Amino acid sequence: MSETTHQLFREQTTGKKKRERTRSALLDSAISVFASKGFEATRIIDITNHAELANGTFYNYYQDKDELLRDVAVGLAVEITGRINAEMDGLSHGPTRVALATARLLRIARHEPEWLNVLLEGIFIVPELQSAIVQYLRQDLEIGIEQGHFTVTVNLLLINQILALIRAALLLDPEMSDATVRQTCEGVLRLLGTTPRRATKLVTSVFERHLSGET
Amino acid sequence: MSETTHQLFREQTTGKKKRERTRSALLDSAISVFASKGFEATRIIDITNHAELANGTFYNYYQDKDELLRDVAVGLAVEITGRINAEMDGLSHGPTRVALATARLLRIARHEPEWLNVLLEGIFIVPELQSAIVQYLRQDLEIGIEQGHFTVTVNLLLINQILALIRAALLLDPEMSDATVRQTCEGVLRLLGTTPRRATKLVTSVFERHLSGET
DNA sequence: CTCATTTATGAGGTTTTTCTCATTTTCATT
DNA sequence: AATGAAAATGAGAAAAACCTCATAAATGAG
Repeated sequence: MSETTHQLFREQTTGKKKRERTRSALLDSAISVFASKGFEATRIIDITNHAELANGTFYNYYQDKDELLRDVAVGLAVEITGRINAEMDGLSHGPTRVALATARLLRIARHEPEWLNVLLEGIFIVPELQSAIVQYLRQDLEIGIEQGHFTVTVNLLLINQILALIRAALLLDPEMSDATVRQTCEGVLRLLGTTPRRATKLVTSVFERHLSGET
Repeated sequence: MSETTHQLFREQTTGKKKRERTRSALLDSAISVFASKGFEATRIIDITNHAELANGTFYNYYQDKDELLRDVAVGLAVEITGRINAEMDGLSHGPTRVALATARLLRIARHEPEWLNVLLEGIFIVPELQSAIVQYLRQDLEIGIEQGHFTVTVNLLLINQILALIRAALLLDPEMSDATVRQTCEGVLRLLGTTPRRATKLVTSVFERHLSGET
């Protein structure tokens, strides 16, 4: 095993039966390896090595890489949307919700650089995940539209454009500097029809009110 | 070989020596196969089969897939930028240039769905190509900024955001309907700081003036 | 048309990755 | 501690992909 980061799944299963603990080890290792080599280039043995298991052990749990990716991506989606939701409680202003959700997502990527990477790969390979994310995003967009703040019709292309901006940020600056986070949030708002001036103001206020006490 | 589309490289080498013709066959086949299976998943034999050549023939021309991708992507970049440039002659209004270039690019993708796909994969694997595209885009952005039409600072993230919107369009609607092209052009302009209203007007006028007589 | 040169071929050797399963080890219950 | 069940192991068979090279075919200059 190399340097240990997250342990997302391990944490959820300490104390549980061995079967669950080993499965978690595979899931956590898969995140690391998928993120560093990419899903396609990953070999089963890369994952089992990372988890300090024999290659044969993999087949006690999954048929193939795809099955594992599904589990990983769904787990990440649950964790990440859970965290973001927790922060958005009570916010009713559409644009603020969108800006905050975007910023929070990217901030999570700063601390757990591997997660977003793998989640985004998963979105395009695991169909069920795609539709879950779409629904999730759509909600906040509708709120902003009802309030007259967004000039846009919600369709699949729009959702993908937003995801594409997030992906671009991750690709170009995996460290996820504040500058990158801000530019991405503003980009998303602009795409939705917010004027540049308002977008800048909004993002600044979101940073001050909701994201000041963080690394 | 499956159904024949483009023949971009073949066309450029009919009459030339056999070596060039075979190389072109490999390049054209590579486009088809890369586009349909993705670069990573493509096997050498997929390409030689498509070109109706023996697998050994590949190694008379290239060391590996990467070398082939470089040739393919550079060739596509030359062809595509050449076509777009030809249409932009004399246009001095920055936003119009950006909108037209975007629309033209996507229209090319409509007729040759494989090209943009492979070009975009190439951009992230062939470094020389990346910098070429960046320079190319940067020019038009600077024009628009000097004219006071864009509210934006040109950096690498911005360039990648624009590319990301184009990729999103290709991913979601490879047929590249007019609706998709328009929404993408408007998205790019919004990202650059054009107001939604102006973006819509601009794109409409570009469609009328420059893109009316096409399929 | 001839023939030296260039190019194409594909069988098979090599390497890489997958996947199985008989055996060993660990677990957790009594 | 004993014991049966559950899990892990890793050697090696099987499959997939790569790449070489001796031979065959095609080319095109004269």
